Amino acid sequence: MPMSKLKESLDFPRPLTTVDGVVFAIRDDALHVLLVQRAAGEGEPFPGSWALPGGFVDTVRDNSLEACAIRKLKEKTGVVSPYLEQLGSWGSATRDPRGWSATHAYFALLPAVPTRDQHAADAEWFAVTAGRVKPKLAFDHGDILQAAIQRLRSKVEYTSLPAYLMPQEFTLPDLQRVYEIVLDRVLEKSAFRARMLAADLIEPLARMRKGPNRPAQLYRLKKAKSPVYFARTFNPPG
Amino acid sequence: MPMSKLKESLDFPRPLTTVDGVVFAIRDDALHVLLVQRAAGEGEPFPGSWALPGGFVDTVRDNSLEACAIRKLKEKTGVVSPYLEQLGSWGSATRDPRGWSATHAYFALLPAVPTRDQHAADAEWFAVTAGRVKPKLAFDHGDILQAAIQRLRSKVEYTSLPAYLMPQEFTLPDLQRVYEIVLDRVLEKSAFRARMLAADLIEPLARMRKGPNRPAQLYRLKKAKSPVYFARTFNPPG
DNA sequence: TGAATAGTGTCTTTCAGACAGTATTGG
DNA sequence: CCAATACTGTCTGAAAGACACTATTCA
Repeated sequence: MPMSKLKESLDFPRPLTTVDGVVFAIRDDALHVLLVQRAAGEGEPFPGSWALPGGFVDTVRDNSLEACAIRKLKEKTGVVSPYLEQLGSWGSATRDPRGWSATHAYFALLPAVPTRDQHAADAEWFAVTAGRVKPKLAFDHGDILQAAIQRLRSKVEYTSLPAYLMPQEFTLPDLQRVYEIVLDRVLEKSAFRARMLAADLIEPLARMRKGPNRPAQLYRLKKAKSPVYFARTFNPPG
Repeated sequence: MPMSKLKESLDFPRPLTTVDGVVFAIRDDALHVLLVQRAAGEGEPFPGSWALPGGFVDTVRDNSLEACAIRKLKEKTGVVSPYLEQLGSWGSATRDPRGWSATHAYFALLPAVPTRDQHAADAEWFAVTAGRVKPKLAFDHGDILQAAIQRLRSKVEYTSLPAYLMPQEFTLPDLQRVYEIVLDRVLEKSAFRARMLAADLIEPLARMRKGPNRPAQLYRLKKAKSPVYFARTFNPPG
């Protein structure tokens, strides 16, 4: 058997390659993340544990990592085009009992959905409280979720990312509430409004949201807006 | 042959798994990146092209992706513990002619080194001018380099990352110069100094840097400092 | 003394924080 | 009218920009 340098490289045992998604949405006034329960089949790692939705890259069906992430998301949630961003990759000899494995983690934001669910039967939304989720997750998915929450929090300080968590029509108090939910602290109303309106991110609709009190202006996202970066963070608590 | 769900998953054809590094340093008053020239062996993709240093994950020697990145860096540059951060991953069916491949890209900052080189013979420093490097790179390494430059620029706006590009001892004008090189625009001296001194990032030494004019205070990084995040960016040019 | 670079001070601008005050609905 | 929430205005403070000014060296 010839051992050219090339042959050697390609003969390396190859790590398992997977993609996982951290899908966030606001439900019932709290940040939630979508998890799936692992099958209990023979030889399955972490049977019955909750895990991030994901799976093996399929070199036939998936043309790229992102395509794979989109496919997995669609299979698990039925959602087509949410905000999707790469979070990072986690790879080691020990993270999967089946062998050396590397996962590519993506991070998705879904608009708030009405209480009727649109996710698959084996998937469930879990509230993120105090930066954690109740069940212990399979693999190193707890670490990945931690990183995703941190990234979300950090970006919310200085970007318009929460806009992707909003339904099509929303009011400025709604949007502020979502910022506050993610950051877990209250923000100043007037500064918040000034920043959002200056960002050229949203546009008012002709209609108002009626309620038991003064109606609020409805807005929607401007078309095809990628996230806006602000020059300052909201003043951190310290 | 039994085809349990598990068996099916593990029987997926596995993508090639590699790690690549984007190594930055300041040399001759300009941002440089370290590239290696690809071998010209038979069947080698992109023979003779310049590429980012990297290679296949070795499931025996490498316990994790980061360990692999550190090993590759050491092999190519001889450097042990620079600033290392994951940049992202790139994977697709077409990026490597040898098959479906995914690379995990890391991003490293080296302190400015004296002109005598410490890199391997087949590696060379290339100046980054106008956000580009002269040679056309192998694979999608041009894209990866672009992303790395963008990440570096973006972070330099609001973090103390350039501190990792400095030699052990440096003056505030030196540090400002490095910020200016990376951002490719001049900064205000007094605002820059105020920000850096307020960041509790550096400490003065007893000595001064002598020159043909007024001596400058020498500083060094405080011990074990992870990067500092500022609450504002430097005011962007627009 | 003058050139050159290091470093400080001062005024202005910008924008967030605080918070009071006004507006508009339903009951 | 009152409660409740939407929205605006005004003052203050922190930090950056602009830029002039002083400080310290060598030639």
